Amino acid sequence: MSPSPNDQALVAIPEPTLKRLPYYYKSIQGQREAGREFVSCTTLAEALGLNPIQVRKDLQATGAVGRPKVGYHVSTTLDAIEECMGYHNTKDIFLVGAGHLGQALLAYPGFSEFGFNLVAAFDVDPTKMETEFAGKPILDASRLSDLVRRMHVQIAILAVPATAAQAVTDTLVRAGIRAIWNFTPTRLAVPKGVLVQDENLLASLSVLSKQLESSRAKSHKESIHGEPEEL
Amino acid sequence: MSPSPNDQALVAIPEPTLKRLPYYYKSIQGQREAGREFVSCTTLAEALGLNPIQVRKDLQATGAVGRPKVGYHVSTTLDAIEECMGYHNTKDIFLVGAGHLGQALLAYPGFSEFGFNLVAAFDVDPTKMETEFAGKPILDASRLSDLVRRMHVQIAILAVPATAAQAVTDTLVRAGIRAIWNFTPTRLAVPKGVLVQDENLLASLSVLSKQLESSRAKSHKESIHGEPEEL
DNA sequence: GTTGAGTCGATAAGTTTTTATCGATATGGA
DNA sequence: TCCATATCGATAAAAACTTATCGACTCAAC
Repeated sequence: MSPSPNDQALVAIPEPTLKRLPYYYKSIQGQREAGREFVSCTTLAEALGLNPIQVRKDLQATGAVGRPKVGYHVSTTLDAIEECMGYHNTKDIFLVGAGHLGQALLAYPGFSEFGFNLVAAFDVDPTKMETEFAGKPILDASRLSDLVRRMHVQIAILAVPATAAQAVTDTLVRAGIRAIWNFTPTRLAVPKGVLVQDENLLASLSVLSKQLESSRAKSHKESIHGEPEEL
Repeated sequence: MSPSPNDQALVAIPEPTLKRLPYYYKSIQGQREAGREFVSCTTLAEALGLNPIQVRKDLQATGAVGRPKVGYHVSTTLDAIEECMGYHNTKDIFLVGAGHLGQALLAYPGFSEFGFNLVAAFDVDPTKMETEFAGKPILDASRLSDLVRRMHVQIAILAVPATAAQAVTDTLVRAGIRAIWNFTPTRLAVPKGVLVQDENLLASLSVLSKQLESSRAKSHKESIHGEPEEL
């Protein structure tokens, strides 16, 4: 099949790039507020501690175009990122599990900036039900399925105990959810077509700690062998 | 430099592998509790929705050895992962920023399982200072630097507002911190030798939402062009 | 003008990570 | 005992991602 001209949006952007785009967005916003009209890869890379070439490739993926010797037009590029990431069209989200983590997410003010609307939370705890937190209603989990269906909510945040993770997932999937942001340490089984983004906090911390250990061992070894550390 | 025989621990394990190890650990633990003595890559992969070959490679990286036709010995393999990830030796951690997210982390009970000890939190809010949350003390942020130094704490969790992120980081670095688990949407500038693990929640959510959009566009296109979806 | 330096865009090389292939080994049943 | 099968380990191929190279373009200074 030969790709048609407007296939750009369908050419999948690499996930590492997608993860960096919000950083570019924020940084360029800062430049705009500072009154700058253009920004170069070099500048961006410097500010974010990244490789300039990588920045250029990432921006290319959004469709943004730059001018030699000048850089990227701030507003145009912001638009390109917004368009690419879909910050414009609002997406409703349900939160399942209103424990400590869930409440932290409920209180988080930044969702709207990226086009998200955290509509409501669901929990099985009777003392929490039909209350509000940070202006968002906490509803009875038994209503979850029905409301997902009726409101056509596509994205859910899973912040329940690990033991309930798969069961809740099954409910969500049956109700027609399309994407799950998974804060439990469980790997969820979902049918093809349902997306899962894992946010395993303990795993991340473990990685950090392991890398710390390795770097220590390495520098120790280097000092023994008399090899200088890189600059 | 020719690698010496016991360099295995120094051969860096790929980060993607490190991120998967906690899942293997948890899954194998489950197998142990179910009374099984051996577990195969195939089984593990099935349970976690991964590629069996990948599982085998990952386990190899930990030093675990399996037996053909039998699989990996559950207890031995768990030990290998524990040893590899350093779950045994306890690591003290400071939390900086006791807002909603910080409190959620304070209340999180799972740290100790992986060898972490969240010692204390720090905040600038006078109403929070010298109080406790989930049994952990919340201290005056002005004492942070001194305590990092005196207690030789190497890992810090950064859960402060974005505006304060770099300043707090600088303080931590000067006090001798070695690794930062960064929950702010800021990319931190740190000197070489200091590790940063970014946990940009909005970025993750954005990625999920973008992928959702793409997959929708793709399946729509497929249906137009009459191409069958894969099974 | 002309020159020089900074930057983009495209292509290519390099690295890392994932997936595949294949022989070797252990188990259980004929 | 011998064979079929499941699984490991090692090596190789493929894919994804990052980094490098180079020509072209634009602005600014001379």
